[in-house]
Amino acid sequence: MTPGGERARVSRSAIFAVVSRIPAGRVATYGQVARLAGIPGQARLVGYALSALPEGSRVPWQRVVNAKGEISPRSNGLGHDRLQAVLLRREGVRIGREGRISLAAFRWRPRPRG
DNA sequence: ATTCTGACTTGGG
DNA sequence: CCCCAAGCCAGAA
Repeated sequence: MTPGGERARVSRSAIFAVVSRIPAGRVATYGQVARLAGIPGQARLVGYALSALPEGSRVPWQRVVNAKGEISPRSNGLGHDRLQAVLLRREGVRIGREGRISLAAFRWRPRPRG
């Protein structure tokens, strides 16, 4: 009664729920989102889920960056990585010349339990 | 059914 | 800081 397909679907919901809680002007890493979503170690699944988001979704996908504090380059050539930088700057996130974001300064730290 | 690939992370050299 | 290997999961070919 819990085929793999359903587990995957649930994971996506959990991922979107977590990403939706990231406030504007803050960022979280793929690994961090995975942990908060209850699927530690599956950072890759986070990126995979976000890539499946429909156009016009209200999920703030732009607030998720990699462990180096950089915007992960896309391979589909749609320029979503470029758009991500624009959206983040618009929210007040500073992106260094090397394309790096200071996680120490902008990383989202959800309150424990609240 | 098997193989490949992708918006990742971590640990070791 | 860079490069590499392993671990992980889902979907497309």
